Amino acid sequence: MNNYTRILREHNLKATPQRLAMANVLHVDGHISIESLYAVMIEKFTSISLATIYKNINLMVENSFIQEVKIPHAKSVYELTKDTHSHIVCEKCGKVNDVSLDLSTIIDNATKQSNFKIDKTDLVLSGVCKGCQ
Amino acid sequence: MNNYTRILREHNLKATPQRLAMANVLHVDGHISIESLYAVMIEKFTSISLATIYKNINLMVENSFIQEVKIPHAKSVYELTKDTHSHIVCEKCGKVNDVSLDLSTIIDNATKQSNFKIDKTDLVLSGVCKGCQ
DNA sequence: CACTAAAGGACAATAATTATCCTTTTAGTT
DNA sequence: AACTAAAAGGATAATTATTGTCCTTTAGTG
Repeated sequence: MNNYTRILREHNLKATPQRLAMANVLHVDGHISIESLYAVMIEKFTSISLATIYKNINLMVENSFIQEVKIPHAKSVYELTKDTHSHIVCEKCGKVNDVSLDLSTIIDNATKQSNFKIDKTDLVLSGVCKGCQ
Repeated sequence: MNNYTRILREHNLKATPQRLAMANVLHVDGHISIESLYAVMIEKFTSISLATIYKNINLMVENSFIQEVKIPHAKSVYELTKDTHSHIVCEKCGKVNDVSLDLSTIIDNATKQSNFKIDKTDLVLSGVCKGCQ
């Protein structure tokens, strides 16, 4: 049993060929939009339905196998769930990368300011990547 | 000429009654979704078209009079453009608040890590507000 | 291998957003 | 204040995005 079969099952998701392929695409691509994912998937599964993509994306998000990343002025992308991290997106080419940043002091600060009990951060930095400068 | 008339024109937007009302709603409410905005607007302009709301929102975003804030697991909200700031959203009641946080060291850190030229940050903290705890 | 719940595919239905077209209004300019 | 061009508003059609339905197939378990 390959790796993603096990991980899918740990998230209460049956390991269908379509889902395994989705997991692999997400693994290789890192961050992908619905439409791009569909474009890639239809290569392997010529008769896959867009509804299947949506249904799986939604189930996978509900079961925390993947996460949605909302990008300013662009469509959302999805990624395999990993340790907490932030994102940086290139305004020219659109590429999304992970960055590992310590936000603990920011959270402390925000807690004092707001009196919220904070349990999650979503940080997206925007700029121009090395290649596009 | 009232305040928002002037500010709208500074953003190359004609100051129509509908737009002035939108500006006031945004001012009073702080952060509002398209559907909520439409619900409020239709009280004052019983025959306003939803298309007008969309057209104005888009124009106002393009001309930097307002900004979109993407909220995890919820619809986007819009706010009048202000100095750079972050947001904190209550997972229970959905209320969105501004927080003023210094992200400069975070940006330095991310710059080193990514080699991006960073020019914008979008940070949304999630948690439970005082009232909902 | 047999059984049951779940998943896939085709496609209809909804929801969200944008485009079109024609009338009215704004913001200058006489 | 009237005149005009460009823009905006409203109605509604069209498009795009997403979800639901129904029936067939498959995964996973015993």
